[in-house]
Amino acid sequence: MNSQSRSIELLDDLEWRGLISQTTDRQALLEELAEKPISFYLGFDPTAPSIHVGNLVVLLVMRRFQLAGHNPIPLIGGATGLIGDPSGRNEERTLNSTDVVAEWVARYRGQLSHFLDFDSSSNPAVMANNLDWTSGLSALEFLRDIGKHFSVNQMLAKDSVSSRLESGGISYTEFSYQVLQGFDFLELYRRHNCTLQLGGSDQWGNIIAGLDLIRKVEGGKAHAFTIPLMTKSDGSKFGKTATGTVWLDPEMTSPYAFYQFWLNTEDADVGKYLKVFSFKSHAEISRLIETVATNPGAREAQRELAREITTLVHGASECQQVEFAAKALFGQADLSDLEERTLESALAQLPRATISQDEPIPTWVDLLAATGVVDSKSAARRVVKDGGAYLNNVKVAGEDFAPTKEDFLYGRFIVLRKGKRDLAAIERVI
RNA sequence: GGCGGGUUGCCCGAGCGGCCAAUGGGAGGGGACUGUAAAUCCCCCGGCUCUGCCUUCGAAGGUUCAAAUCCUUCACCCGCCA
Repeated sequence: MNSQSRSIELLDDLEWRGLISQTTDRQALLEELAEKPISFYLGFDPTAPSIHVGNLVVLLVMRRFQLAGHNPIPLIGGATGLIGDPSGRNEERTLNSTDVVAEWVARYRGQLSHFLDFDSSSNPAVMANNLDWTSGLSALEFLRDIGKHFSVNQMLAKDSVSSRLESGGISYTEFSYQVLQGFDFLELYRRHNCTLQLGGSDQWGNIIAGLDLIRKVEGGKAHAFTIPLMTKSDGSKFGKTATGTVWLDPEMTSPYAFYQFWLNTEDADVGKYLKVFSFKSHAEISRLIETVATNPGAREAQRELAREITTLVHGASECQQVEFAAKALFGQADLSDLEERTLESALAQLPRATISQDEPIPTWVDLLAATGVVDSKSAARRVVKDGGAYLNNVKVAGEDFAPTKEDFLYGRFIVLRKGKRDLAAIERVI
C-alpha cells in the first residue's frame, strides 16, 4: 500500500473511531501525511507516579499514527510538569518538588515505551524530554528569544487562561505554560522536523501557540490534531472507579482490578471504548457491537475489550491469569472443587492478608478490614449486618463470626467476598 | 477603604445554645432483581476496645452545667458602595 492511501485510511479510521476532535486544515494535513512519513509529537506531563487509562486514549492514537508509518516523538514534560498546565482546571495546581517530578519522568518513560516501537527500522519512536532544552536556558534568553513572540492579548484570550481569570485567578507560572509548550513544538520542529502535534481537545490552545511560534520564528508550517475527551454515557468521569483512578502501574492498580475495570464497562459505552482502544478490524468491532444488542448477557464485547487492553498493558500471560482467576472464583458454588494449585494462582490476583498458623484466627470483621476491601472495621461490620459478607462463597452471619481451621481450603486459603464482586484472599502460613 | 453575606461530613446543602454524629439530595456500600449490567425497590453510610466512648461543623481562644449554634481574634470566599 502506498503512503498516500495509507494516510487517507489512517484519517478515515480515526474518524470512524470518533478520535478526531479538531485539526488544522484537514486537506493540508492529509496531503502532508500522504506525501511522506512525518514526525509528530504528543506530550505527557508527569503529574502522578503512573500514567492512567485516560492517558491511554491519546497514547493509542499515537500508536495508530506509528502503525501508519509516521515517526512518533513521545515527549515527557520534565519541565512543563514543574510548571503545571492550567487547561481544564479551575484551580491553581500545587507544585511538585523537582525530585518527585524527576522520579515520575523516569516512570513515565518506562511505561510509554511499551506502547510504541523504538526499534523499528523505518519509523522508530524517539523519546524526548522538554527539560533537555529548557534547563540550560536562562530567564533572559527565554524572555528575549521566545517571550517576545507572544502577545499577552492572545494569551489572555485562551480558554485555559480566561476561564481561570474568572474563577479565582492564575499565577504567572501557570500563565506561562502555553509559552513553554509552544517552545517545545518549535524545538521539536527544529530538531526533528516535527510538524504535527497531537493532544487532548483541551490542548488546542497550547498547540496553536506552538504553530504560531514556528511560523513567526522559522517561517514554518505545522499542524494540530486534537482528540475528544473520553466521556461516559452516564456523565461520570472516565477512568475512575469508586476506589480511584485506574492506573497502568500494576502496583497501583492490580492487573486483576484493571481487567475488572474494563469487564464492567456499561453496555452503553462498550462500543465506543472498542473503537477508541481496540486494534481489531472494523468488521470485528462492528460484530462485537452487534452482540451487545443481540446477546447482552454474554458480555462478549466487554470480555474482548478487557482481554485486549489487559494484554496490551500487562502482557498475555498476566491477562490469562486474571481471566482465569475471575472465571474460577466468580459464581463458583463450591470452591473446594478447585485444585489447590488452581486456587492458589487464582487467589494470587486478589488483595490478600496473611495470618500466622500459630496465632488465633481473627474474626471475619478483622480479616476483611485487614485485606483493605473495606475502609474500616465499622464498614466491615455494616457489610456483615447487611448480609453482604461471604466466606468461601457462603454467607456469613453475626459480627463476631470467626473462621475455624476447617474453613481454610487445603488448610491454607480462605476466599472472602464483600458483596457481589469484591474478592479478597486470606492465607494462613507457618 | 466602607457596608453586608458566607466557610458544615466524599460533594451540594439544612441546622443557628441542649432532643446533633448533625435534615435533605447526590456519590458510595449491602440486599432483591439481573448479565460480576442498566433501571427500579429496600436498607446502610465518622471512628473505636460499640447498650458506651472518642473525633468532626474554616483556625485559635473565650462565655456556659451544655456550643456546629453566642463572643473575640485570625484566614479565605462572595455580594453592594467607594
